[in-house]
Amino acid sequence: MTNPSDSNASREQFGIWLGMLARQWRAEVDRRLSPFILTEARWIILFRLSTADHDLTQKELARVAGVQGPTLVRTLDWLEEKGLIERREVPDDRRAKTVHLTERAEPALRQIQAVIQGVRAQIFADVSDEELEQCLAVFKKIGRQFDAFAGSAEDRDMVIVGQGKK
Amino acid sequence: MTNPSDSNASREQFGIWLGMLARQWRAEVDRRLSPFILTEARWIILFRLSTADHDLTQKELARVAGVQGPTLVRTLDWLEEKGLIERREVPDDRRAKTVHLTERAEPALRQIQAVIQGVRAQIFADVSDEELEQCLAVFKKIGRQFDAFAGSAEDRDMVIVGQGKK
DNA sequence: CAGACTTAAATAGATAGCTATCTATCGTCA
DNA sequence: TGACGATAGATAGCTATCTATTTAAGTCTG
Repeated sequence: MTNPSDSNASREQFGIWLGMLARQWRAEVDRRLSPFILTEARWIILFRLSTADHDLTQKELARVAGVQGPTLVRTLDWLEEKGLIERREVPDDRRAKTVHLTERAEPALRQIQAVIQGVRAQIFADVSDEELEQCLAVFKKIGRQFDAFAGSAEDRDMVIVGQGKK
Repeated sequence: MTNPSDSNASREQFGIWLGMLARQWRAEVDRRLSPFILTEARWIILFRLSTADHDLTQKELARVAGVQGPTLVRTLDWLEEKGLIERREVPDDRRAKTVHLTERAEPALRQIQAVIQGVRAQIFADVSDEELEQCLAVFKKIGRQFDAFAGSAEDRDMVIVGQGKK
């Protein structure tokens, strides 16, 4: 009931809200994309490709899309099968492949943009630009902390390995 | 480059950020919970049970946890198998079951609270209480919109069914 | 009160994410 | 230059989620 306990409540709820909203968001987008055979996960990849300022390797694409390599591989397999993207070998490095939108993907992307726009219009109905900016600023701060974890995770592992080794 | 386009960019990014953060959050919690065999999804159920003000049926629990029925069923199956919860039949309605924490669950819950607290402390390091409150306020506005969707989805279906029917 | 909706939980099958591991290639340095 | 560690992508298998459907029980109505 006191103020400090309220702020604790906010902290307690935050992660749970994050998960709930993300799931509801995905569900709504998926529902509206269903006529296009696409899902949110697949659309995000196309979107990232369409807004990239240079050819992306799978590794780079995974990073900007915020997923792990194996997750991307499966999504790309599907998109490639449907003829929406293609993988090209990189001459300098035969391990790597760059990913490219096909011509077929372009019109689909435009249609889909409009659908997603529709979701956003309804979802953000009560939210001002300013509130959204503030929220996004918090997201970015939190994102940086997670990145810091990722960076230090290796160190932590090393320590454990160091201790564990005979 | 102009301000309006910046705000569009915020709107474009929001959903993607939401998904990324939710996944990173879950991954970090799961990593720290791994010594306890629990995962975030399972912990959330225990947490909701521990903070409920009355006995919850599966349907009610699914609602407050923000997941669909079938998702909850599988989580409950696991938790029940591990002896952390039990399902009890409701005398008045033989279709329904209420869900209860067992004694075994209580100490585990306390330990886990501390772990989750640790995640929060690091993740929110750069975020003030006020920022967090604002963010949560936006979450709730957005959540209401999704609820409105869910409510109107039935109507929408009815309309479609109505049109489709001979 | 009998049949027709409705509702609670369970089941089936799909998608998307993860970690761990494998294979092929690249780079480095003894 | 040849062996070893690092890197890019692919594969396998697990968890969590969803929608659609099934089963059983409750409710309503002619």
